[in-house]
This record gives sequence, C-alpha cells and structure tokens, in this order.
Amino acid sequence: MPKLRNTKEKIIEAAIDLIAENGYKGASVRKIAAKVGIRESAIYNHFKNKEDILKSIFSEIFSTPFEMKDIEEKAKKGKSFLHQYAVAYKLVSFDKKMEKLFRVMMIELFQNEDLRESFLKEFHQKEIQVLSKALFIMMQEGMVRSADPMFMAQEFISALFYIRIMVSLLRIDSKPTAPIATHFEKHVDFFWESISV
Amino acid sequence: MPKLRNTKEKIIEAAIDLIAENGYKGASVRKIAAKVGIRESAIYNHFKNKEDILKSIFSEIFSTPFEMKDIEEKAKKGKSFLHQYAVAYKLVSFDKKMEKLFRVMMIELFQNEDLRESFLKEFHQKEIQVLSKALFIMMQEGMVRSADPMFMAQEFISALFYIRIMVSLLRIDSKPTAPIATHFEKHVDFFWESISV
DNA sequence: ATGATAAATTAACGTCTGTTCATATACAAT
DNA sequence: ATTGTATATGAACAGACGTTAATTTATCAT
Repeated sequence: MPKLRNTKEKIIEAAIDLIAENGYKGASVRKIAAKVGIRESAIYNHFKNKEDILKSIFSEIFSTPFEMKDIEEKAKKGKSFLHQYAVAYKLVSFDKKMEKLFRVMMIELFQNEDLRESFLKEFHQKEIQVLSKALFIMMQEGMVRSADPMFMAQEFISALFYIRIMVSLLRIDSKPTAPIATHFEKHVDFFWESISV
Repeated sequence: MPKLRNTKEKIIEAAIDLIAENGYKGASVRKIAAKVGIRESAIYNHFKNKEDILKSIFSEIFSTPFEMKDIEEKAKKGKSFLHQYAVAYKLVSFDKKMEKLFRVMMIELFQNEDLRESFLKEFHQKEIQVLSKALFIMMQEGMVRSADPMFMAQEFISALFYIRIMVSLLRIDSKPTAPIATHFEKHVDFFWESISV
C-alpha cells in the first residue's frame, strides 16, 4: 500500500516535532508512528532502527549550510554585508522548521558525540570562515580596524547565536519576542560602530 | 542505618553526573541508585519522586548567583571591572561541578518550562542588571561611549556565554580548550576597545 | 538495654520501551 | 489478470521504567 511516497518524510517530520519537545529519548517509536498515523512496526520499513531516524534529522540540520556567494564582492560593501548576514540569520531563527531543528540541535548537542563533531567541524567552522574572510577583506579595504579576523568573526556571530537561543526559548512558551527580535539589527549597528575606522 | 548523613547529596551528585551525560530521561532511578551504591527503592526515602531530584538540581544551578558587591565602586575602574567579570565567568566555565550543572541546564532548558522561567527571570536577568548597572556608571564617568546599557550588557555577555558553550562541548570529548580559553580575556580587550571613548 | 526513628533491602506491580516476526494489503509492471 | 514488491498490520518478546509495599537493619536518644 504505497499510497504516499512521502511516509518517510512524514516520519522525520513527526520525529522532529517530538524530539524538539521532549528530546530523543522522549520521542518513542510508538509516539512517532501515532503522529504519522501508522503502527510502530511500519516505521521499520523506512528506517532500520530509531537511531537511523535521528541520523536523518542530523543530516537535515546541516543540509542548509550558511553559504554565501560572491563574498569578495559583497564584503567590500562593509556594514551592509554584516546587515545582510544578520538578517539572514534572523530569518532562519524565526522559520518554523529551522526553529525546531535548532531546538533538536541544542538538546542533543550535549548528548551526542557525532552531532558535536558535525556541528564544530562542518557547520560552525564554515560560518566562521565565511565571516572572517569578509572581515579580512574589509580590513584590507581599510574599512575595519585591524585585528584577527577569525576572532572578530566569533565576536560577531556569538551575539547572533545568543539572540537565537533567547528567541527560541521565548517562543517555546509563546512569549513575545518583539523586544529581542530587533537585537539582530541593533547588533550590526553596535558592532559596526565598534570595528569601523 | 543512617551511617552517612550525606546520602541525599550523593544522590544529587550521581543524578547530576548522569543527567549531564544522558539527559533527565536517560538518567533512570536505578542507574542513579547504582551509582550511589544503594537500591532504587532507597532513593524514595530522600526524594518523593524522580522529578523531585531534578528540582533539587535546578535550585542548585541557580543557588550561586553571579552577584557582585560594591558595583558602583568597582565599575569606576572601567576595563578592569569587565576583566574581573570575565575571569570569574571563565573560572566558573572550567569548574568541574559548575560545568556539569551547565550541561544539565543546556539540555533541560529546551525541555522544561520551569527551568526556562528560572533561567530567564532569576538568573539571566540578574546578570544583565549587574552588568548594565556597571556600564551605566562607566558612561556617566565618561569612560564608555553612550548607548543603551542593557543592550551593551547583552553584547558583552553573549560572547562569554558563547565561549562557555564551546568550552563545554570541547571538554565533553576531552578535546583541547587552550585556543578558545584565551578568548575570555581577548573578548574583554576587544570589547573595551569597542566601547571606550 | 530499650524503644523510636531513619534508612536500607527484597519483591513486585503495571506500563512503556525498541525491535522482530508472520501475515495481510495495496500498488506497479507484466 | 497475475505476479512481484513495497508497505502496512497485529501480536509478541525481553528488558527497562517509576513507584509502592512489607520488612529488615542500623543509628540515636533515653
């Protein structure tokens, strides 16, 4: 009865929902199956075991890397590059699907070694590299004060990461995020005033 | 057989260890009891149920608030105040016990509403207030450029928080933290150069 | 020494867990 | 129409879960 070819995707989606709320151990195979509308044994037609579902979710987390094209060109615009970066970051922070994946990541990051590996090496490192590359160019152009670009990139991104965590925490309980939502742009202003010469 | 009056504390300690590694749901009453060296039923002589243990751990997390005395006086020293704050933050980040509690917090923050409440209202808010108070004084003294002290405090603390997370992630897998450990102090230098007039 | 109390044990309960198996059903290709 | 394949079902498993009860053991105060 392969009526729906997307049963596998529905399983992943249901698992993301449940893990984002109760963690990996709180998302039982039966609960996932119930959410999809099938019995638990049917899950094993699509995944060899429960951990296999988690692996799929992990790869989905890192499937949308924070890539940017024409960095050299955009970096020369200085502040507007940082603004563009922060706004993209903000959009991701408020995207429903990405928000859930972020929660899954934050919960499992401290419990799963494979996820930590991927996060530190693939994901985080790349974000820093893109940013430091841009900052290096800005320094060469004389727009930004001279410093270690890698360190400066971390200084810039740490605030974004922090705001994203706060937004995530507030939205779980449906609390207003209006005050902190503006911080993404305010951070760019503050940071640019800090580094521009 | 009340040989050891600190059985209750041993239970909490064992629970912290296990939750820091596998989360609340991954720390079963049996595993906690085994780690203490007693049977699972003995746990219930000290705690009414499993959640009661978690509550105790939560209150321990927030029992060491980031308080500071004589803020007015210390704030007038400008950079050295921020340095002092960052070093204290660094010490806490590398303290074995505090490190475990931090992991417990990060894991459960996204799964437990009560913890979120305490974190946002009691803990985090107070940290920001202390810092913004000091920054406000620095502004009055003409040491720091004029801006919203609350926002500036968040800008300062976000980097510390971020470094602490990275340190925590690295240390779980016994990876070297030497490179990032210096960031605490480097952040103070960078930040002071950003805000001092 | 004795009794009260605190803290441990053993055993059991009902429920949930991940996973497997044999079987039934639906669809695609012939 | 028939066959093959993919996907679903229902039943069952062994083990782990949180919790309770009855009982035994140890310590403290008298």
